[in-house]
Amino acid sequence: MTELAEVSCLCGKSSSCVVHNKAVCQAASPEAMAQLGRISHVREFPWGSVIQAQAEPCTIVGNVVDGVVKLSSASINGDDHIVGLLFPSDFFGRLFSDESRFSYEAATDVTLCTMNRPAFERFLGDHPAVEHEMLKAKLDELDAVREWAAITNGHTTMERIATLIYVFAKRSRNQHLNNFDAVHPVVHLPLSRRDIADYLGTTPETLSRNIQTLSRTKVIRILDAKHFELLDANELIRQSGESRGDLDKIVSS
Amino acid sequence: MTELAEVSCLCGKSSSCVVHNKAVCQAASPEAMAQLGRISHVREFPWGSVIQAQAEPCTIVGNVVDGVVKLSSASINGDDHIVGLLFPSDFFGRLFSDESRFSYEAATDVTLCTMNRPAFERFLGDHPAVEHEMLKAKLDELDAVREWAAITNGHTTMERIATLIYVFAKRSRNQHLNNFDAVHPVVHLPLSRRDIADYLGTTPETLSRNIQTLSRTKVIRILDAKHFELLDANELIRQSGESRGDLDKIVSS
DNA sequence: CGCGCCCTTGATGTAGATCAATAGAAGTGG
DNA sequence: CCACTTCTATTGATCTACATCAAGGGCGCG
Repeated sequence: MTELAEVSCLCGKSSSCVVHNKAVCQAASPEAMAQLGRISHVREFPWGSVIQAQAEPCTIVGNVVDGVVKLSSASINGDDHIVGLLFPSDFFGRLFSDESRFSYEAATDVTLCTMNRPAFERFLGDHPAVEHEMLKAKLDELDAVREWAAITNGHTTMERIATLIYVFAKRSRNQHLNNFDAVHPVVHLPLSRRDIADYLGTTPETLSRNIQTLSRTKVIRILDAKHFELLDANELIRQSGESRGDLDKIVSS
Repeated sequence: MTELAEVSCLCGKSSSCVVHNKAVCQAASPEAMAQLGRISHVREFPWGSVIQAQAEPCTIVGNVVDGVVKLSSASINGDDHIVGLLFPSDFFGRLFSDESRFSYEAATDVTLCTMNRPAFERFLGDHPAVEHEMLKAKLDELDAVREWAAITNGHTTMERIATLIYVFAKRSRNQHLNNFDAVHPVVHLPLSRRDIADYLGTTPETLSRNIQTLSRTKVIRILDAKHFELLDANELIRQSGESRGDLDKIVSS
């Protein structure tokens, strides 16, 4: 499943720490990292498994090492919607709350670095500098979520799809699976059409039609359902209805 | 403009502190409150004025004392969308960032308790307990924003409108303008139709039609464009497509 | 080989946007 | 205080993007 030779986590367990938790690693001293090492465990979750159910007591937090975790909310009438996607290096779990308002599910096979929530909360209490970084990370996340909300609200389906493909393209680059700046970078969509459609507030059918349109207009070339070659990045950006700068802000959530 | 005899703010300037900032007041010691008092100022902003422009250096933070502040994002093609509303006791401003990704505008005449951002950041650095409360508040806010995103995404316009009216009804109660539990509480919508429509991702026309439908079906009675009598709260909740519990979570953002 | 699961493509229906007009409300100046 | 402009809210008529319903088609897996 994983393209990484070694998994790693915010605890610094792996000597070649490919995945850092941005929030935590910046501020943690060597001793602090060692302490984290003692309370954290790397765990694998197969596709579709529930990491944390909605409205259940939440006991674990941590960060994504590999794969994609979807954050979703089920309303009373049964229809649930994806409200967020977590990629490697993203923090997951709900700190300082006994129950999670959302469910965390493995959208692909995932590798997580998990920690006992109360233990990590105690750790934060002992290390205000780390808690400070956590606050900054959450403020950035808040901006990114609002930015995304603005996109899903006011834009057409095509604009949303173009935006998401751009985000995936950049994410792929971050994971060094290919070079975004290459002539024709390959974009990998790790999720099912249903999940993507759900995240975008549309249907698999409309999503499919729009992807085919992008293919017909030579913006992308479809390799298979989950891999596209990005032929015309500028046109993709134009289709998204956002400036490149704004798009990049969403990625660096 | 204000129904409150005395304005007050997180600094505790007013002896009868009606409005507290939930995040800050909980954890601040008396000395800390005094220190806040020294760096904060109550300021009034007329309707429509820009408190903090998008992409401008952000210098002030604080909390809303009276009125409603809208948080909006303008995209490249000119259409801007409201991504959040701030009510009395809500914190505004972007901490730990030199520029704001959103603009803060007075949606009504507003009274704010403002502070110099760097000064408040220094204050937080000196008082980890307060910063801890700020983190918890932001985590709650993150959940609320995601919850709202799920609503605007997957639900019909009527469901969104019913949800928002419910939120305003509860907010009104919080401000003691009326009693939500009264037989027929009066709901006050302080915003223009355009702003509400924008926040809900719809148009003033459809908003108006749906409000008239709610009136025809005796869920509300329209007093004037900005004041409704809530005749059937249960039906309103049913129309929202959410459980009452979920709705209440949105309000206590 | 055949069953089941996604993805795609087609045909049809509809919620809500858009266009257009009117009616109030609120402010402005004489 | 009354014309006059201006802005917002409502109502009506039409149009369209997208959901929904309904088949196929490709691919993996037992």
